[in-house]
Amino acid sequence: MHVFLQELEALPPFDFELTVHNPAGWYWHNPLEVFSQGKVWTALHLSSGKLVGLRLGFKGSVEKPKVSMNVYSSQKLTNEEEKEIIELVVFGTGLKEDVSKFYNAVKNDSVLKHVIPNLYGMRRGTALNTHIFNSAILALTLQNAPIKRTDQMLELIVRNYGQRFTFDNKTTYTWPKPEIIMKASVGALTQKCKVGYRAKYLKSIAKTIHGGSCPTMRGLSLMPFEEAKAEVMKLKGIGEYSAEIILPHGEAFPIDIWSAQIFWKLFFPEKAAPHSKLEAIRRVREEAEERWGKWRRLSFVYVLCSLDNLSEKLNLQY
DNA sequence: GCGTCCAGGTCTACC
DNA sequence: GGTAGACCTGGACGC
Repeated sequence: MHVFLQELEALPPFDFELTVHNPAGWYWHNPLEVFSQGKVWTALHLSSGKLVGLRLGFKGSVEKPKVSMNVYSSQKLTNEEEKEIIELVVFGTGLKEDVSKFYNAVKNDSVLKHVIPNLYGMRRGTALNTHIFNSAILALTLQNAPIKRTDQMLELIVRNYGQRFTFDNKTTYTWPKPEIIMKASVGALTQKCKVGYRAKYLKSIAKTIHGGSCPTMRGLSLMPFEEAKAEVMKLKGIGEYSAEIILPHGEAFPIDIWSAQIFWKLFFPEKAAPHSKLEAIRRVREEAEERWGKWRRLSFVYVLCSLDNLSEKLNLQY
């Protein structure tokens, strides 16, 4: 096993554990990654197809943060592959995001002032994506399902179609490659992963991405938000909510019926929610855009990682 | 037990 | 262009 070591500096403030293992319990890169004693182990395929395992840990402090990275692979990595891994990890952990600008922009916000102190230094944390397939799988499994169902589908997809990899005495899995899902039958996906009608969307998106007709995550991140959203919504099974789950842009605000209820109570505590759930989503979207502008994705993550805290401070029932 | 309902959306047929 | 209705699955609920 070849091991490549790298130390990465982060822009302070940076809290590693909150970023890769946040209070809401969301995974960082992959639902079957391992988190233990302040370190995270996960696996992925590089754009060359090579399989690598990652172990990330933290050094220093929130104000002088450094991330230590060990990369494990059965074949020696090229300089280009090492560079790709560093870029993915820097992007996926938000090491170079200046979160102090966010804190300054929202310092007087009536909601966020209650949540930032407990999450100081947390980044959004995103999957290590070259293509958008991993995020598209997440978006599809979030649709029309309570969280337990989503967890069930995600775990079955990764366990059945991802690649198992043991390194550094830990066993984990990669996300499935698009070509693996593309070649699986609808029947097999439905039976093994219990994804129901989502199977045909998974296959369709896998085929589009494998065929190269969908922009990469980097390509999308360079587009204006609305343009990138329209591009992703061309995929079968991807509507506005799912597109905003997938996109890396700060303006994304992936609100659904459940989270709209939470944000309605935070934004309009004195007003009854409209009868129409879609109308509530529309009003919450407008309010978030006006309040938080380009910081609404980070605000969204901070709020949903603080529901217990907000419930106490704002007498929020959810 | 067993049947019914419905949920962290999206597509499609129909008007 | 607007909008019901259908769609997998499994947990919650009533009986």
